[in-house]
Amino acid sequence: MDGPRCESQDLLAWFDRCRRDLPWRSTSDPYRIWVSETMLQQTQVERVLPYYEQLVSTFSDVDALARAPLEDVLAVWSGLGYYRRARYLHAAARQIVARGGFPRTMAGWLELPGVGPYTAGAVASIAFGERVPAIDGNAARVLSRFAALEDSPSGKTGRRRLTALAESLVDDDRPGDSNQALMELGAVVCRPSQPRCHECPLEASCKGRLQGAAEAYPRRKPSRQVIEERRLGVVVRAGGRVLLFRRPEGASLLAGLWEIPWIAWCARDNAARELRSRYGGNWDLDRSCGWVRHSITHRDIRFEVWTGRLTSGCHIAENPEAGWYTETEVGGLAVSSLVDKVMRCAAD
DNA sequence: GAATCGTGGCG
DNA sequence: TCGCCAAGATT
Repeated sequence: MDGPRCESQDLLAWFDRCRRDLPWRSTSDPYRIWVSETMLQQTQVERVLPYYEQLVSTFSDVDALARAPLEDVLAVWSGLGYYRRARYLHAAARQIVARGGFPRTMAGWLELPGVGPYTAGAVASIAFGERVPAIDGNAARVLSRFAALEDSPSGKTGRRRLTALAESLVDDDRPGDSNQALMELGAVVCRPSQPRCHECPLEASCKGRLQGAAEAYPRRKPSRQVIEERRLGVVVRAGGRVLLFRRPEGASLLAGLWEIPWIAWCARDNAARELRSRYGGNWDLDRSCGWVRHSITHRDIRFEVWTGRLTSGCHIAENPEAGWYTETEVGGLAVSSLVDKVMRCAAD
């Protein structure tokens, strides 16, 4: 006896035996499952865990989340990355409350902001038992290796073939578990590098394995070149507080988050003028503070941090986007981890 | 379809 | 150090 049904049962049996005990697996609450799936977008389980606990304990249900100010949600999200997810989560919570409850189908979930094919399929199958696939990076890798798919999962053809294969494997009685089994297998056994094929319930029929080249899948396309940017940042202290500015809500990058003042490195010779044009106020910098003190590399941004204070008579605090915070308060704000790094570094 | 959005871990 | 990657969605 062979075929998709048999493999699907092998997979489920393996999942029942080996599944990790995760907080969102011990609940049937759609709210918690939705929150976890949103946080898990492009983010590994281990990193999500503390943020998940913090969010669901701060906002115990969708009503609490919908009532909360966006700023509070961003503060909880602070450090997790992809902050757009927090905004969409918050907006979707308000839509859910407005429509009187959670959607019960994948199609319904797809109408919510921040919910794409994966998240919609995951929530619909796990929380509501709908027989739809949920294809994340793990599932895509497992299936690509299993069927030795030659098309890249990001392409149209590859996506279509993956979806067809995943649909054929969704268990009629336990759709949520069979989806999670595929993802779990990819995370724990069918890993990106050095897959543990000898522990895999699908080993015997895996085409990639039979070719002796499981790691060659999924096929991927060449990546782009990274260009490094260099910036001059300023940590301004006064009376035990540090000056931060909030980025515009419409910014494409880190929108609405707090950051230290900075300018392009090439404009450092006119630092005071550049800072004035960007943030307003008076930026006559105290000469006694010296020049560059620290250097931090973060992704493709190199930050040269200049620590100091402003001369008296500056009017920066009149800028509505400006705020003075103590070092400990910064930790509770919606800041990126870059700011976190800079503050720690500049505190030495 | 390609680029973009954060961050941390890994070999 | 560097490239890749990790439970994707949006424009």
